[in-house]
Amino acid sequence: MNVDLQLEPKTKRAAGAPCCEPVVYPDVDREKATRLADVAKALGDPIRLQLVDVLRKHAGKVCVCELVPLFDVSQSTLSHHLKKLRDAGIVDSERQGLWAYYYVLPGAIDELAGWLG
Amino acid sequence: MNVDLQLEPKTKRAAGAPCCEPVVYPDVDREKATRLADVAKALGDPIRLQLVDVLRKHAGKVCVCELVPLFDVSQSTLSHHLKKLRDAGIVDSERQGLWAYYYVLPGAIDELAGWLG
DNA sequence: CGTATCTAGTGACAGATGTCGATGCAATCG
DNA sequence: CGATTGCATCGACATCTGTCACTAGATACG
Repeated sequence: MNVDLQLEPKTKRAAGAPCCEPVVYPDVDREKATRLADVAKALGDPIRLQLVDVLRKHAGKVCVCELVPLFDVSQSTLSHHLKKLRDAGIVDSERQGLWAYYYVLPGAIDELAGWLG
Repeated sequence: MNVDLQLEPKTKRAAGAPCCEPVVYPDVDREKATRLADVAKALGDPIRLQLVDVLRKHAGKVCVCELVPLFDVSQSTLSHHLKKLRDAGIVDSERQGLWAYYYVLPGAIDELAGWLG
């Protein structure tokens, strides 16, 4: 999708004034950008964002059976959202008998928070 | 897509152990979640995330003609990404003659950073 | 005035996403 | 064992998204 950023002097330019000083340097490379964007994308849905909010505020492990009634979507849809969050490394789950408990893995969120900071 | 969260006691439960303490309270309502998710979604693409990174680090207004050569996508694609960022309230632009200069509006990002904080 | 340049917008298209109902599967209960 | 419960997965479907080539507008140059 993309490459590492590098500054390349423009060749075409109107004869008159220069458009701007050509000093634009990035310091987030493609890999880090992809990682951060994946986390941001996972948070880019109101339901998933509220899920993470609930899990963070609870500061423990929350049963899926507690989460489902909080949202106006089907159980399968919620499970799909939880899987997205798992795939992004934002949460993880643990089964205990018949129930599944979800909790936040702070690492992924912290990196994004650090960049936004 | 969603509603305000409210705790609703579950009715079905296996006869045995309760699944968990029914105290899950959210404190991000639907509106705020939607707002935060929109910003996160806008950052959920590596190119857009790097664009914001460059604009933030530059701490000024950057010409589009400087941004285009930094990425391996066509000019129209980059313009599309910039529009997404504008629509999300993350950046704004200003024309000066033939050129367009983009800059970051810190508000939207700050709210997300605050929530992640 | 005619031409070149920069940026935004359009249309098209393949692939991803959010949603649901139905199904599968493991574990628990009776 | 058979029935039930909680969660994940599957298939389907409409919508959204990222990308490109092309075009349109505006501005500057000669």
